[in-house]
Amino acid sequence: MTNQLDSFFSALADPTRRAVVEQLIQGPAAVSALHDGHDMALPTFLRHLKVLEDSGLVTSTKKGRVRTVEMQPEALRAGADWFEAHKSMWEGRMDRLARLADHLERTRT
Amino acid sequence: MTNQLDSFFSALADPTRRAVVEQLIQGPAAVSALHDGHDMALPTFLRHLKVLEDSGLVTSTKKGRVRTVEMQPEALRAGADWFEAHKSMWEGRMDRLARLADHLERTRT
DNA sequence: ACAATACTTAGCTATATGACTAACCAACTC
DNA sequence: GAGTTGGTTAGTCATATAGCTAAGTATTGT
Repeated sequence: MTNQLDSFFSALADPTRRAVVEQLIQGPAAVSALHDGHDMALPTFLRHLKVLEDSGLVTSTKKGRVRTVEMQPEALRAGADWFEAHKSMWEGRMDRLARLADHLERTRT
Repeated sequence: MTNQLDSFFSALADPTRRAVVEQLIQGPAAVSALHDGHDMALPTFLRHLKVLEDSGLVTSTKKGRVRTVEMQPEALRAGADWFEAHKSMWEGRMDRLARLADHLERTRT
């Protein structure tokens, strides 16, 4: 029952982590580059990165002493798909209601 | 900085709450009807509903002793929009990279 | 009026989350 | 090889979250 969507949504439920995702859309970046501009201690920031990585939204590799973090765009797709699925369910229902209203209107005599 | 998206995403970061959203897409329902099939104490379940309501995803009204809960579809839209915005940023970047690659290819002589 | 129904409130517990400091290791740079 | 840079580990703390039981309130049904 506990879906992978859990970790996905909770990864995005934090402004710092959403900001990181937005930065990474511009392209991969080193940990310290990502950290710049976020007013928090590095270890704290690193835990945010770990949450993102555990959720599958990003991956990272270390070369020398520099760790580079990269977006995993397919992961974003998974979330977008969830919304699409539910939005369309909703819209389907709206259509049915509209048809019903229309029917009632026409048979109102 | 702390966006309304925080409460929105964290509301969806729980399987029970996503299930409730999915049920509610079929139409409004009473608290006890929603509770059926969720193996947890009612007070616990009520707190999930409160989280959903605080996030703006659902609204509820009480008539007599029955509280009826209803989806707020515009809220789902807000989330879908976030994904769309970021997906398209990503795709924009891919396009630019593709054009760059193309350019490099053509000027390779 | 009494009982049953449909929540609601209060209070507890355990675990998770987000923040910090301090100390550490590994790899460049001079 | 000594210092600096880039990241990591360990440990603490405060608050939030998700669950429970027990008891309460307010309608509705008989």
